Amino acid sequence: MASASFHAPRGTRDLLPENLLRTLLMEEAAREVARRGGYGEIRPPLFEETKLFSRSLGNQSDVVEKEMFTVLRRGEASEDSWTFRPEGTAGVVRAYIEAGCPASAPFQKWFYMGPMFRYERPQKGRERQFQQFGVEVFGSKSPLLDAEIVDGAMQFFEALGFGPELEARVNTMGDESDRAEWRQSLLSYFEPHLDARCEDCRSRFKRNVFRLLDCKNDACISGNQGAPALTTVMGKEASEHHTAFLMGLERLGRKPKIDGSLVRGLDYYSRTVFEIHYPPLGARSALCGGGRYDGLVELLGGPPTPAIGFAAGFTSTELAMEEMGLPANADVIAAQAAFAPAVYCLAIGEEDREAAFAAAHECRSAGLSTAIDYRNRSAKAQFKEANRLSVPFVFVIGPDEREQGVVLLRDMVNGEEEKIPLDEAVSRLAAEL
RNA sequence: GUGGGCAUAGCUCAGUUGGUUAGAGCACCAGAUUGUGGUUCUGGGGGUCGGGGGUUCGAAUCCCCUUGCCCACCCCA
Repeated sequence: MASASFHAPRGTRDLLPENLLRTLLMEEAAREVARRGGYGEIRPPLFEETKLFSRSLGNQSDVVEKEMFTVLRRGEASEDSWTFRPEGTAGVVRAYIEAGCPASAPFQKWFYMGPMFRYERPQKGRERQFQQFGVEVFGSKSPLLDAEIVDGAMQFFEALGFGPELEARVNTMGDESDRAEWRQSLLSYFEPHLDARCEDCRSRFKRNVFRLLDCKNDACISGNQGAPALTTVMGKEASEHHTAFLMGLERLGRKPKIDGSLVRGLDYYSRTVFEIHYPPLGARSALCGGGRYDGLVELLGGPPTPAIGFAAGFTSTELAMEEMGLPANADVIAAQAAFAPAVYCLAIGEEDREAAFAAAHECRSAGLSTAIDYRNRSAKAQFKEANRLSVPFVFVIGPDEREQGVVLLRDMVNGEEEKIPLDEAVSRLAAEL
């Protein structure tokens, strides 16, 4: 608009009070799920050394190659810079190591919530600044933990009102050595057939050969039929882990969809990988992704330490809620009522304002959320304002009330009015609300 | 990075083959009701029609350039 000369940067948006409800609900759900699971909150910095991300995510990953929000420290040396975190895991792992946890208290269950940054073209469900809720657990190889993590992610969405269509898709990537061997066999399998693949696959071939497996192109899908499967090279331990993980999920009453084509883009995953989908959303159904990353702590300078986690994106979750009509109207009204002031201190005339001003202070001291006019508006306008704010009670203060040492307590729902002393009115409402 | 679409009031949008002073609904303000909200009625404020250039007697409308936004692809949350 012509009057607004400044604009929120591309891919960012302002969450104004009236649009914040879903975000608050997601934060509430996240904290509740974390509390149930015994997760402690961690808040690493929003930016880290660039190297931390290039090493953990992999130099070839799209995130590192073209989506980093980087701040140069000196000159133009690309490695000597800071980068706003494109995801949460790397910083959390760094903090885990830096705090000395591996030696002192290797088993940790942490969660985090906050903004992430990726420099990419925004579109529906994708922003340059977006919020994630994530958990990371260090120090256990137990496949039952993998099942707990998937279950926790599911609980997050269920707490928000997602229905039974919610779907956990799981797969295994094997151990690092398995992956290396599998990668080699995939490379040699696909190389002679590259001409038959789509353009995307040809470029994926060099960057991340695993991605050829989940190409949506029909010709490529049939070309994948004879590709070597991970199971042919996967070691015994990783296989047993996967089986135990699936049994654990079954124990929790979860019915995951086993998806052999599920391959996550970041380098650090090993063994269990999973995504939470809400299929009614179609192409944008992925709401959450995660998995095990047993090699990452060591890769970032710590001792070998198994770990697993997930990250849920607020942007896509919010979109999904919107499309599902969540939260329900009744919940919206309840939430609005919870945020609405309890009392409006209304001055009839100019000479009543000081008394209303003091009354508002009394209300607030007693813990009541209180509104008052600061724009010298008429009594009528103040009533309108109180109504607009959904305030349930108004203290009317005019010459009569001041003379009698009372306030006129008006119940805005049923219209009843009563003249009582201010302190009595305050304590009554404070007890009630 | 590649491709497509859209820019008119705070918001959602009308605006005829180019033709007086650019409109509606919602929101906002005031009055009807001099101490009373939600409904209703009346009135009001608010626009460089994204920006720049061109064609024309005349441009929101046609042409060129530019900026911004949205959507899709790659990839991902």
